[in-house]
Amino acid sequence: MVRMSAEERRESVIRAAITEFARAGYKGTSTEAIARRVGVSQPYLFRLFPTKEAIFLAAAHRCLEETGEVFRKAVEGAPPRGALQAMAAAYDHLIAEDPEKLQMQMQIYVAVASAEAAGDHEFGSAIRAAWLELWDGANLALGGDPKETTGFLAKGMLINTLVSLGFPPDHRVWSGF
Amino acid sequence: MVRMSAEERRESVIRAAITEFARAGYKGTSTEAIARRVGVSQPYLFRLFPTKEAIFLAAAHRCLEETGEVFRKAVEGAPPRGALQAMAAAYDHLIAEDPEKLQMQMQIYVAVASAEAAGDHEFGSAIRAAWLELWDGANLALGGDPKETTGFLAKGMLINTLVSLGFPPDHRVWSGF
DNA sequence: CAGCAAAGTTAGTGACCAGTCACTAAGTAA
DNA sequence: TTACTTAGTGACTGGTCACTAACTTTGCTG
Repeated sequence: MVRMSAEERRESVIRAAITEFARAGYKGTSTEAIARRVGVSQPYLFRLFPTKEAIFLAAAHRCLEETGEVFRKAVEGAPPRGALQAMAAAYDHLIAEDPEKLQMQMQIYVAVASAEAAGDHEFGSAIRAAWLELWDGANLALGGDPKETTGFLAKGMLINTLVSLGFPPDHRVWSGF
Repeated sequence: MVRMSAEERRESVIRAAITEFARAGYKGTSTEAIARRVGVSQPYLFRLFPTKEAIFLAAAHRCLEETGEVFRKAVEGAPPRGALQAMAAAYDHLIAEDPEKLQMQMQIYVAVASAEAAGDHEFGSAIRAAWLELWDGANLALGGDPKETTGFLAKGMLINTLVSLGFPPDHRVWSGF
């Protein structure tokens, strides 16, 4: 048995939670499954986080944060006026390299809708704020043209959809990219 | 108590299921909730459909079918070369008029991913086939240019996302459309 | 109106699941 | 060594849920 500090454990819980929630969604993931992946007992999760929802929120926040980081890194190493291409290439890279991140995004979006429908507006607010940072980041990198930002993010969302649906890379639905 | 033919009841179950599944997703929706909305006892659902999954599949299929119908109707009443604008306007119309349909779509996409991850490939196949019909329909209406089709569907998927996230209509994330 | 099929119900079951509780073990500072 | 903190566990609980079985009601038809 490996002992870690609570902070380190929380970190591994977030990683495990992203994997599990991306696969099966909020309702479809048991805290047992997350605990098994982390390698601790299920009750111990509730020492590290107050509720299952708090685990999901932490995982969601991390996922959006890391996606923003992907864009930022891409723009950093790109020629001037090459931001669009660089970000698009970086997102494309995720399809094969980190589809988990794309599927977690989808799970976040539907989780917000469900929470909102259930009368919980706190969760939605938090996620909207995180997503807005993504939007603003992209918008800034694209010279502040909302039309371009919309077009770019739209393609990203279609990519998320096609990945979720499981269309293979050589399928004709990918031919328009 | 209103008695209906099994076929009529199945129809009302599908309508109710779309509403409930759109709100809370596959795992988050109880058959109890669907039955309550239909106005029958919960066990009776299992006379009309073999499993909960079968109800979801029927609802999903109907949702995609109806979305295709929205596009078809829009193109029908549009001037030549005006297909793109007409379909875009028709989809825009759904944001305010039938957001349920957009949210159900999102639920379908993540449900496919979950089923696939759980080893069930039948469900994914069925949905991919239905979605492909949508893609082909749009592609045909847009003159067979995959780039244009991708651009159009991409914006649709971004709309789905923004609706799920609950951004109000006057928010700047909508400014690029 | 008898009888029958189809529409519908009530009662129940086994499985699962988020969260609690009382406890043990391993470190640490004096 | 003693007093204290922190990491972690096993056993349990109240509740939910998909699905089954056995029964009742209702409209139709010869």
